[in-house]
Amino acid sequence: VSGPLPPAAVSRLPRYLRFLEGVAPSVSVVSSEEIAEGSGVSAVQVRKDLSHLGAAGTRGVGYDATSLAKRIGKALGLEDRLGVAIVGAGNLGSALANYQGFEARGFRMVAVYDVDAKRIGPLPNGLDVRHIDRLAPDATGGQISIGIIATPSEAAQFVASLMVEAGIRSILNFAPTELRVPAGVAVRRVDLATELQILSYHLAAG
Amino acid sequence: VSGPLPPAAVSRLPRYLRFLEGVAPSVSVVSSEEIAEGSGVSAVQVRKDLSHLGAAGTRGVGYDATSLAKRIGKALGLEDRLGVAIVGAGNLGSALANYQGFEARGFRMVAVYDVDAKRIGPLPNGLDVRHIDRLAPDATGGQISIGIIATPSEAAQFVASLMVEAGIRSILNFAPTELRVPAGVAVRRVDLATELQILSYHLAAG
DNA sequence: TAGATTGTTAATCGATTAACAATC
DNA sequence: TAGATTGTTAATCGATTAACAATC
Repeated sequence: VSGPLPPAAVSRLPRYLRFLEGVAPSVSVVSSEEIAEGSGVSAVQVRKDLSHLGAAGTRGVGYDATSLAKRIGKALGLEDRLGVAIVGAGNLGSALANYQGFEARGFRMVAVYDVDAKRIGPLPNGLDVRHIDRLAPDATGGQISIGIIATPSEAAQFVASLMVEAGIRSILNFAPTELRVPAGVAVRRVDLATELQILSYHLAAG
Repeated sequence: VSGPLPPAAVSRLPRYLRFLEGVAPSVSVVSSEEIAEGSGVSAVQVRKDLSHLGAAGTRGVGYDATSLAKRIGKALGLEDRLGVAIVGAGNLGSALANYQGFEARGFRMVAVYDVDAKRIGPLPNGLDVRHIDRLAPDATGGQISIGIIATPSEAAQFVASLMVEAGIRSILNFAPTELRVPAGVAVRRVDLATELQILSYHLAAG
């Protein structure tokens, strides 16, 4: 009974998953109320979202934490440890490369890519910085599923096109730029200054 | 006629603003169609969002880029160059401290704060890393409007409470943690691994 | 059986889109 | 006046919440 999930549900599933991974295996059964509490969402919302995965709980009891986590992971396609490449080895790119959370939450970091020869070589954590020319060969056979753009704005569109060319179909863009990509390529954008501007509004408007 | 803006409109205004700042002053008048094109939103959506600011365009002509940018900036409360503090001088915190975009888009970086004495001192770009104990004194008189949490997850709640204590009422949280804050404090969260997991779903579901 | 909690169906709410009137 | 484009009102759509039936 699991058709396509509503976008809003998809964006909340990772939060539930994170909560579940935090409690299991010390706790075996959790209620929607507890999941809600732990992820800042209402309990009804949690149940509604989880119901899209097909019945996953036991009435009168709750959800088995471990099997629910597996189920969410499966729905999100996290079983395969998708390969992730970062383009741009500047401050942000390096910080992302050092971030433990990607590996911890189901991804496989492939390498960082840059145009600048001076930046090429291994990072302190062992991850390689390689020349951008190696992106396409490294991506063959679907070895890179997700590309992260951490370059200056001016380079973002060029890098995006390179990624698409290399067969990458999901892009996370940290440059504050509208990317043009063909249909079928998913782009998400994290715009840091925009986040501050939204907070600014809340201060101004009360 | 400008009551409170719908949240969805608030989150799009920064994108319009960025586009406008990119074209003005070389272009003086833009249509909703052009703004839409430049910010990846439909033209009707643009007009609807802008109408919340009160009539800002000229029928048959379009919007004056400069005055519209001012108007959006005013609505978002960007006129005052709000002070921003980063807590956590690790990889991510340092990358954020070096990021040009915050100053470029209307904010004033105050300093970075950390518990670790070894990290204290000026960064390459001139911004200070100070001991966390200095956060509260530095924040007096509203000198710090927005706090950015770039610490490990374990420290996030502690830092958030410290910020609230210091009178900071807007928090941008990069730690994948649910923060407990009193009513009246706005929290936005940027969860990097969650972004990848959402992209993963798109790959899995097609 | 009684208590607890899920999962579904219906109601409400808000956001997006469509249609069109206003006006430069 | 005719063409262009805004801004508003109404219609549609989707997401959230409420109510409740199902069932452990």
